[in-house]
Amino acid sequence: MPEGPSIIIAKEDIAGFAGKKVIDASGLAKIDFDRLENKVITDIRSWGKHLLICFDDFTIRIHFMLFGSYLINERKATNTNPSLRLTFDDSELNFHTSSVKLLEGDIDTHYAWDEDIMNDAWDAEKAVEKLKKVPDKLVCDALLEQDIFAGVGNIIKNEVLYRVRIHPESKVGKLSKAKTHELIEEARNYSFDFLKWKKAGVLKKNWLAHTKKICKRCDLPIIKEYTGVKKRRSFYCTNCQVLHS
DNA sequence: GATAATGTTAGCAT
DNA sequence: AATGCTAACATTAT
Repeated sequence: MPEGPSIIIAKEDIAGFAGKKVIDASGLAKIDFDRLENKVITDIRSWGKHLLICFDDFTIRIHFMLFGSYLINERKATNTNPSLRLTFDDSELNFHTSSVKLLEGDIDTHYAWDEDIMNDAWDAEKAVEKLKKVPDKLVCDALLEQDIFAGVGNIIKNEVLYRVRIHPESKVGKLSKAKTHELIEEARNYSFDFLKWKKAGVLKKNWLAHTKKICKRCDLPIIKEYTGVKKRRSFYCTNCQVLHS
């Protein structure tokens, strides 16, 4: 579930619930469920990896973490309790293994939409400026910063770095201006390929680096290593990807 | 059946 | 006080 493009799919899947009134709300999440009852959903939105169910004066923020899932008019066969269940007069929404929070007031005060890699308002220049402030940060960590690239996750990270031929342990400040722009451009571009391929059920088939053993470009082994302060899996080719240090 | 994985944060230690 | 690291959480495919 977790990366930005998957959240777009979730948003589209539940878009039809806008306008519906919550009859009952329950679940394992530690929120005030009473608050939701008899409230009408005004909008379904997203920011990065956050799925947002908006009401007049507050918003439910759902984060799927690593294992989250949602079911529409369906319940888990395992009979496990959802983090959140929203009941409507003719339908039901179940969110499992999710972090659920209520955000008070106008949702625009909580999010800068131009930080979301999937949003029409995405502002590449803003990302450039933020990267300038962290020259010593490794590229593999920078791409995962939700403050800079909201929605980018580990798969996107690996595929983007492979595509633009940058070694994950390169320092942000060592990239040329052109290379920095290329990186940012591709972060967004691949995210939309991810969306397209996930919808078509061919996401994994199109991976070039992530979980791969052999580089498709040069036939040499793909290195698997936990990199950066975030210590997330990186898959890269030392022959094709340049270390800027 | 053990292991690792698309992620984040609370809480503890320094 | 601010910063940094680890443990914790929870599910599923391999």
